[in-house]
Amino acid sequence: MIILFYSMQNIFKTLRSKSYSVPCELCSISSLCIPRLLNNNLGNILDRKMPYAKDEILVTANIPFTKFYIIHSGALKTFVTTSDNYQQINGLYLPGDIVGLDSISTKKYNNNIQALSNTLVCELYYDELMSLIDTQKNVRDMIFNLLSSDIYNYQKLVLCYSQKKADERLATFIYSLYRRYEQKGHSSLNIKLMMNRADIANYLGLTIETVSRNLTKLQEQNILSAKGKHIFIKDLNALMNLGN
Amino acid sequence: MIILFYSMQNIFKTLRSKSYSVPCELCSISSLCIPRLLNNNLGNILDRKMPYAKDEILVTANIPFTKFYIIHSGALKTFVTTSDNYQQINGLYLPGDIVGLDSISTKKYNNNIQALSNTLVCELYYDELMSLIDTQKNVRDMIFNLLSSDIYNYQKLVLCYSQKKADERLATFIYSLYRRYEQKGHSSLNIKLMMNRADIANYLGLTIETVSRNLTKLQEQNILSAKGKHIFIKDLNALMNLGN
DNA sequence: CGCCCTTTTGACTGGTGTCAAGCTAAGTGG
DNA sequence: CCACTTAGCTTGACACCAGTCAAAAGGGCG
Repeated sequence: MIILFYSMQNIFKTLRSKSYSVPCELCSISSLCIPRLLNNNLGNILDRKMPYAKDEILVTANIPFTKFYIIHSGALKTFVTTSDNYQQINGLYLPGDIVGLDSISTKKYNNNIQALSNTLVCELYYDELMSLIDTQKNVRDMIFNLLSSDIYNYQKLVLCYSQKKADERLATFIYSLYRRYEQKGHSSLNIKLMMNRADIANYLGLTIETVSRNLTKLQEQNILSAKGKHIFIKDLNALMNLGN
Repeated sequence: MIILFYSMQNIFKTLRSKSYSVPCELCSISSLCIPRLLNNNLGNILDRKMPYAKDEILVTANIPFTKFYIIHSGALKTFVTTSDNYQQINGLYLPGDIVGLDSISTKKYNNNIQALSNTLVCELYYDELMSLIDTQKNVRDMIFNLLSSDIYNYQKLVLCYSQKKADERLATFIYSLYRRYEQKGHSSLNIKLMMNRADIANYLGLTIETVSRNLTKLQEQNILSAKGKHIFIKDLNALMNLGN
């Protein structure tokens, strides 16, 4: 609790200096923002733009499921912890993404949710959202699409893992980041990684060393250049083809 | 389980030669059957129990999405084909399972769907199901649960792939088959694999040889015995622990 | 019984993990 | 402003697991 309080203070301080009260009209995810799509219908359903500090835990696994988290800015990761206290990441989320869809069936959070950086999230209560579905057909369709496309994305992720080698996984990962930013209207060959090498390696089922070695390899092949968390894609086609 | 399967095969044989009118009361998946749950509401929405022969293609990828496939008996696999004509399986489905949830968002079938054995499926049209959702709250909740649990299952599959070694993947796979049959009311340590080694290997991201070697290894460890497509689990706890 | 397809087993190679050391960059305190 | 500290990242040497190629064994079906 003390720790939580401390980090809350931190984020308020950080955000204040950068004036965090961004109006939704200026929100980076603009037309893709689920809260905005719901805006006309929701009233008090949505607690908008809750701030979380880097590394802050939003949710610990197995607590009762009450609401989704929709990222306004920053990034989240979801992970499970195995019996031997090993942490396994199974999801990385960017602005515009919704977290918690898997919890509808289990009625509890299946994963821990943690902030990768200082992050603003909109919190959307499940029960109240459901009550909207009966009256608003567009809301219903939107939720179905979100669920279905999540399944589709996981199918693609499974393919990535089950067959691809380390360099192909890394290429797939970086290209998918590019595409996700592009879909949100940020089409740039410069990509800022929100997570460190350890998180990337963990997510891709590799080791830190292998990620590092293959990043070097991609640079030698003139496909991209990497400086810390900054990636510049030099050859988008080559990157795409490598990832298949 | 073997006995049950045998009788199912027998029934199927007789049905193929004569008619397919198996009463739902004899259906193996009984209370978990989605069509039955919808029975009171659906009328002509459901084409019940369409027969498909082993290896028959139900759906080729990219055709427009119209309906879900719910397995009555037998088994299906879904797969994509890469540019170099390589076939990658991304789903294996058993009686009671529903196939096609990922297509809601894309409005087309993302995968090919093929019968692993002679299979009876109930076909459920999406559009007409949707019209039920507005009036039937239990139907709505059921579909949400199906979608959500599919996401949850894929999350677990991703974990399996991203970190586990060959023997652990195989253990996870066999244990998950056991659990899936158990959830459908067939709690038996005897498991009949519907697919060949090549399909298992493909699905697990391994080679046939590695699957075979590790099956031998599991037998040497007295965890199970395997004869062709018949698996007998000798030590369920050991199997579960190995898969984590 | 014999053919063919599937599965198993063996020998070898290569990619990735492991362990260890060195490097870089950012933050801290003097 | 600079030396120090520390965490994160990179590079190297080696071992091991899984892929590849090859051959033998098993199983189903005419």
